[in-house]
Amino acid sequence: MELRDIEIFLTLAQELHFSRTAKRLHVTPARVSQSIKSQERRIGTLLFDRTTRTVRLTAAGEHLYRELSVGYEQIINGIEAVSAAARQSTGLLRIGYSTPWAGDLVFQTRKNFRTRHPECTVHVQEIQFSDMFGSLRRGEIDLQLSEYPVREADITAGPVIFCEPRALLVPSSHPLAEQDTVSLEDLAGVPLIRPGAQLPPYVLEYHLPSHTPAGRPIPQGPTYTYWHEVLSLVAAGLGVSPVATRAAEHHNRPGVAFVPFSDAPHLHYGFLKPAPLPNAHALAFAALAHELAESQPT
Amino acid sequence: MELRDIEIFLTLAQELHFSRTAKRLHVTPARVSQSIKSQERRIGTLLFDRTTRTVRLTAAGEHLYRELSVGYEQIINGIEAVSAAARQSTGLLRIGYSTPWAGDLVFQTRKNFRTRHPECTVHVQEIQFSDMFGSLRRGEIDLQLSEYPVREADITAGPVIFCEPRALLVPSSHPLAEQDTVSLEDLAGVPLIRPGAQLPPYVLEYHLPSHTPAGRPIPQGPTYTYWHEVLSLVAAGLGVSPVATRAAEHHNRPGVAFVPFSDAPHLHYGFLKPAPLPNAHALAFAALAHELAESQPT
DNA sequence: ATGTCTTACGGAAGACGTAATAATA
DNA sequence: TATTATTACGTCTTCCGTAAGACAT
Repeated sequence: MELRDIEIFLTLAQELHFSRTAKRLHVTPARVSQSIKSQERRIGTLLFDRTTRTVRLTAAGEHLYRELSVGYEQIINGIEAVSAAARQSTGLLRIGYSTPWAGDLVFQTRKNFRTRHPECTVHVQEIQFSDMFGSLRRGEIDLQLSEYPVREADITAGPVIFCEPRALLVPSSHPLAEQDTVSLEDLAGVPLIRPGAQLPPYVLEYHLPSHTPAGRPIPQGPTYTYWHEVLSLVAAGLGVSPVATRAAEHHNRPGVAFVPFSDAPHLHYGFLKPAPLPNAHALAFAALAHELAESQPT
Repeated sequence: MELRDIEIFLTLAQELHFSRTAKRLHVTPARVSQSIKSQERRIGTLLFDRTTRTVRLTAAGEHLYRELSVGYEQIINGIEAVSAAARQSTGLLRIGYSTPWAGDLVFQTRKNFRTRHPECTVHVQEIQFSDMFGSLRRGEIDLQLSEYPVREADITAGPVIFCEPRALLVPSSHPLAEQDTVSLEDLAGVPLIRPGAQLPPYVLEYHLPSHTPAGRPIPQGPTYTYWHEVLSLVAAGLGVSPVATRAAEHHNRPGVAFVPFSDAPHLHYGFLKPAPLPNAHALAFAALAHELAESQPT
């Protein structure tokens, strides 16, 4: 019986419907059923009378609802209050970014932001591609400048802040390295280096498509954990990787070459926020970053 | 931030000492440190000012303590109250047993128990050796009749209720099957079939020793998930297994033989209870079982 | 030197999704 | 038959222990 189970129980007690409960909590009905069942084993009695058509609280269920709802609210609000106080009193804003060029904008924004909000400290940290949304979900940061697309139920993606043309990172010995530009169709001939970690399918398919626009399959290359490994893998001739053209300025090294795409759509970047709570400082920071990016287009 | 983390935080806030906190919660100091650190990341500020010699609550820590302690108590007590009510009102006592002969005693006790406590329903269920303490820990049963030794910090082991001599389960084609008795020393020549699941080392070493009393190593055989598989594995000649002599009455089948040990100490059985809460019905049931076992020694 | 907290790493338990099944209308 | 709840099973995350390191007295 952890807080998550209690949340599931309380939600089901309100909705009296497994599928709706699941939807509200962004999980599957199966999970709701499993959680309720284990709580019933724990308590030692049924909490809901249910058929496939009706769900009703039992007496024990009502009793438990009365016992838990207040304490649950108190804990959730308490955590939120203390987090908010930590942000207020220290005036702390925690921001993550995914790539060095996104980081540049964040740091630059921070410089301006400080003059307007001297009461607010801004913590900046890099986010690993392998755990794109983890820090945001765990509430460890308030704002994240990230590649799009992002379509997550519990995350709000703000407007596009800036765009980046794309290039292909290839071994310098590879024939493609001689060309002025490459096409998405060229990917059919070279293995793509992939992240080893689990990412949403739409993110993977966007950045590392499985097929060219013409429909030809793109081979899969070795996997990496930290982005830095991609450079080594490419230099070793084990594969290629589509990147922002700007990566050439930050990640150039012997053995690799960056060849611009002639036909790949630009990468889009924007700010992600946890869906529930709009944070005044965070909004101000995002707006300021937007202005800055507009005033100095790449 | 689940209830477990909150428990760790609240305990540390009281103890102001990582190792003592760990001891109270039956975990390692490392775990306490990890949990606190992740909560601090979540909240966005330090909760404790600490060196290796002193631990003090920060202002934010005190604030959080005030916010969480009440709600936490309320939830824990609420769950306990509803569980207790479920046991009271339905008069429910849930009892687990590990082996058929333990089950026999439990069912027999239940028959007598019913006449004295007609208000109390007794649920009986078998416990898999592969998850010896899980049901008890999760609060799914109130009492468990089990093999000893049991030395778990969060479980109370009552007095020994009955004993069982031991025998070796061997393939009927094996030379040992011809003998009248076997010795623990004979184990040096035959692989022991082992449970695949994780069990406390002292339990494993007691039931399936790695060495004979004389110090000779005992080979390891294949593993099983459900006890029933042991019979098939032995019948297939893949190994042997020490068991209670009584197993011969319950589990005999073609291809296997039970040969009594001449020198193995008897197995002991007793009742396990979750450490915190002594349950009146449970105590009465255990006492009754004890009487019954005494009155009809095996 | 010793007791205490922290970090890195690995293994096991638990959360959760997918897919197939059962049950109600 | 359509909708909903449950179960079986597999995968991935997270919990937690071990062991080694860093600090303070």
